[in-house]
Amino acid sequence: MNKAAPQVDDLHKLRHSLAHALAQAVLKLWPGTKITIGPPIDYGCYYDFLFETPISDADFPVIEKEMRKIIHQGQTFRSETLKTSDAKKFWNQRKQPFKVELIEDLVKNEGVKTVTHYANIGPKGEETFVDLCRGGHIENMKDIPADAFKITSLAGAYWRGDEKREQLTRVYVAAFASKKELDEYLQMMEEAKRRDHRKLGQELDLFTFSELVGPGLPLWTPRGTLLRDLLDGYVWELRQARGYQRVTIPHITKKELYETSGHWQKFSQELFRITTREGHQFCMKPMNCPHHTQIYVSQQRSYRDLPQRYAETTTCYRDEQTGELHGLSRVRSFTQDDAHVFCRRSQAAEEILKIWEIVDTFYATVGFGKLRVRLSLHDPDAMEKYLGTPEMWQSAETELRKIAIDRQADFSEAPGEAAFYGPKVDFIARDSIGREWQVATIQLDINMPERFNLFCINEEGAEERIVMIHAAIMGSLERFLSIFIEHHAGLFPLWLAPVQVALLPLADIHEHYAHEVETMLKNVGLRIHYMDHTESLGKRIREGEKLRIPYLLVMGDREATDRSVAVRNVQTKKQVTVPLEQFVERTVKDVQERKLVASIG
RNA sequence: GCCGCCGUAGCUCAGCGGAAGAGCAACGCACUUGUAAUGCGUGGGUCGGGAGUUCAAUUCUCCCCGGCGGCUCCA
Repeated sequence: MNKAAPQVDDLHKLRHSLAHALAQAVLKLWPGTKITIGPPIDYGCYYDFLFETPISDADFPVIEKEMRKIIHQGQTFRSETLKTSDAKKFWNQRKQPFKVELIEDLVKNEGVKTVTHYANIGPKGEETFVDLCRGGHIENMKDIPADAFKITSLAGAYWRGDEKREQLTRVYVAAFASKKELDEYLQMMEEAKRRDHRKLGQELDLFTFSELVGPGLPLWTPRGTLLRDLLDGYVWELRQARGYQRVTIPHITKKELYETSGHWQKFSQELFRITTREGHQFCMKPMNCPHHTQIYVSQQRSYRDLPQRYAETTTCYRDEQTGELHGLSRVRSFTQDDAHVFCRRSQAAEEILKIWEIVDTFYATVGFGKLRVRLSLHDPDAMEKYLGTPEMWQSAETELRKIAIDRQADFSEAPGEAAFYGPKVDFIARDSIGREWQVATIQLDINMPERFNLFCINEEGAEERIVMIHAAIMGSLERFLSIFIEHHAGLFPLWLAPVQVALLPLADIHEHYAHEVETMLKNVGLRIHYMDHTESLGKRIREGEKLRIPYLLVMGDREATDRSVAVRNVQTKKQVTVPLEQFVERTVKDVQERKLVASIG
């Protein structure tokens, strides 16, 4: 008698119900625990507790066992509506202050008179657990597949997300409609772990961290730097074709620059400060736009000189809290492929479209599918977070929306996601295991030009206020590379691979031919790793695979005789023997054309 | 920054009050190899740093540094 698997919309109910089971189990095991809230999430649910004494991973099996008991008992839900005063009394008696606070807030913010509670009913009709809850449960705990959930982790979480309030312990549970889906999810997590850029960065010798240098300060090895330079070179190629010019700025500035821009007031916490020996306040640059404005204002600009398009790949520094740091995704020194276009308002749309083109071309070439587009707008209810007037925002946002519509982009709008100086077009990439990452951004800035008094002299000889467009293609190279490394699991497209071809002569009598091949490949600009014959072929193949070298060329008697190479393609795992000339020709072509997959084998 | 966990050889990890270990890597020797680990040998560690408890600390306690999972934050 197969029970029908829960429907997709039921999954939410299932997870929510499971959170009740979790809380009930925890209270049974540790009766003094204070309970708070437990919502469903993308892959399961969590519940936040304040424990009397800390629990650990070792307690997971005990809790899970208790939860299964609740499921097997087939506990049901019964709702009760209580007057808020009675509800408060109830929770006060049970010494559950967080619940009391939740009710008080409901009264204050929503003016409710009554609140709904759900009780779990055990096999003998007894109440096993009561929670303040809006509802949305399954009928019977039995409907939860007892083998399709797993407590995955513990984490700290602030009560109501407020860092000044109590720190609670969050228990995460992965939960699905079937064991198969749970297993798939756990497998996906394993896969994410396998391709973790921090692990691959070390294995592929791309970057490192040093305790002496400090947290969040990545050091790039020769191979990693090569990868960065190749990607950045490509972005520059796309920009150069569209009239950009490179500029260079110092990495520190007087604080007055950021007082003018507004960054000092808004982000002073995150600035690395420097006091000169004469007592002047400087800081490391956390972004580049204010510096670039000073290049613009260094001359009086005629409308004929516009747009001025400045590009610079340069490192910025932000004093992030240590707990926020994560591999390359969140660092204290990061390199932006930054660009600022200074143009007339009437030129903005065309410039934005050109950048959009660069973004599309770049991401398609480096192996991402179509990007999702998000219009990040201001939050009209929180104007204090932004510079400028509501009218300025309205007009800039209307402009961006029009561009997106004209371009027939499939976009969504996100109020409250704007930068403090203007709305943005954000691009979101989906990686090969389904995760989404915000990558490129185009921002229409109507505020910095006001603050820095940026203008051009127009046809009438009058000063005309200009606008500024901020654009980053990779954004932060560090963050981009973390996504890129994980997306490709270290198997980079041939043109980006730090080492493109490994040479494996079978025995010493093949060295002569192998060196000849080496010289030939080097002469056409390919990056080579020579693996001499002293190790076994099997071992060298293994090494080459681990380093994700796209082509492994084996050369023995057969190849030396007919001047060919035995090619092992690391992406496809296939082997073919091709004439040397043909290998060189096709490989050079693949690199020039920035092919995603090496075409031989 | 906060909560929880962790830090032992270049890497992955065992040991956890009583003379620091394994596998891989490195180095040496032999092997001359046909598509993911040839064999033998050698070197390598103030057990993250400091203080305390103890006859004795890699092991227990505290402080600091660093990492991991979250929270908060993210121009």
